[in-house]
Amino acid sequence: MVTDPRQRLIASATALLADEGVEAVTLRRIAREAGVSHGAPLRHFTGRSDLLSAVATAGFAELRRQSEEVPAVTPHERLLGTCRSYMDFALGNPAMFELMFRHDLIDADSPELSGTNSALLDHFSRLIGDAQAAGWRTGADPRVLAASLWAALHGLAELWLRGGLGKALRSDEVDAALDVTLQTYLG
Amino acid sequence: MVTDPRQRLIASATALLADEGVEAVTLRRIAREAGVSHGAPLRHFTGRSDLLSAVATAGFAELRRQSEEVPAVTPHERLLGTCRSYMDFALGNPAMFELMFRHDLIDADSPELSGTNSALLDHFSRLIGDAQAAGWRTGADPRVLAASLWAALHGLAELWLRGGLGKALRSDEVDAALDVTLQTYLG
DNA sequence: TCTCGATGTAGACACCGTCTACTGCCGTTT
DNA sequence: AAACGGCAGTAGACGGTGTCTACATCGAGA
Repeated sequence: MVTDPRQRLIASATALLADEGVEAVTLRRIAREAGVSHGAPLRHFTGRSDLLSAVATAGFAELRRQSEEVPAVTPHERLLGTCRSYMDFALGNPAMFELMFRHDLIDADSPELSGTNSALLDHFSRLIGDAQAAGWRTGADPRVLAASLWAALHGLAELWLRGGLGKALRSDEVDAALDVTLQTYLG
Repeated sequence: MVTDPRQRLIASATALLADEGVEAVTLRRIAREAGVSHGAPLRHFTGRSDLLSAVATAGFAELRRQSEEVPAVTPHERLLGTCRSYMDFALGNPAMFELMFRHDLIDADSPELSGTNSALLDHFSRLIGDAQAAGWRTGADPRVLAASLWAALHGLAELWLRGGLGKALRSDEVDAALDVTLQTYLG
């Protein structure tokens, strides 16, 4: 049982997020869910975006964790596995994924969150650098290539989860689209 | 001078959107901007999402218009130009672009909007089909390939406009990332 | 025992979207 | 000319929201 009130509020918010989506995660709903009065959360967070930032930070940590337990032998395999794990995370935690990139809801410049996106980019850059050292796509700037590849994955997730491809493409066609993307980048 | 009240409200909303972003486009602000009472918009739209859907519809029409005036000779050139025009639109109209894919704000299933995303995908599919007929990347399902390519562009725009790459990448590195994406897909 | 900080409460305020009752006004019909 | 009906707009209310402030409680350290 969690006793730290800050942690308790984050847990309530996370549960609410997964159950009912981003819209439902209001300060007052979180408070109600946690069994406290509507003003209590402001004793522990400076505002809504501060609380949601804490939730999103946990999301980024989990994304990172999942991407690091990908089994792989070659650098190329590790890069491919990380790409797939990124999509798996997005499709498996749609509300959390949405929150993590809704900079109108979180405070992306906060000390806890300011580094996460750069860290993600750096993570991809390192994997790409390793794959390049093994002979793949040498010559390209790994940082720029990482941004391009990450964006391709991110766009597919975003377009699938949000309106974009929802009605226009069947579910298995989206899997196929991911395969095409990975094939295009990773040969 | 526009007299149709519906058109007047859409114009006010569009101006507000460009000036102050998605957050500012509330029914009451739109009404104030248009010089009417706070309840007036509901005489012409069933709700906020209905009005914003009309704004987004105009956005999709403008995106389509801009993509069609791309000068090109070969199918390959036309495809490349359309990709660049998509990014130009996103970076040139960030608030509108955001609104167009915020399905929590618009009613993506409305009669006016339900077809736009499919139409966009079809547009890309057709361009890709033409390029394939000219020998490029034959064999791949044009529909799936279109989704993959569109998503790559979309993700780059989204990641750049929203939090993602904002602090992690310089502006010219984003241009470079677009070049890498186009290079990767279009050779 | 007293004090003080951490925690929580309750009410207020200004927004928001939406609903409803009411008011003009203008063209058409009778 | 008079009556009508629908279109456009108004004004107030309701419940919801984030945030602020004044107040209460309670436990650990001086």
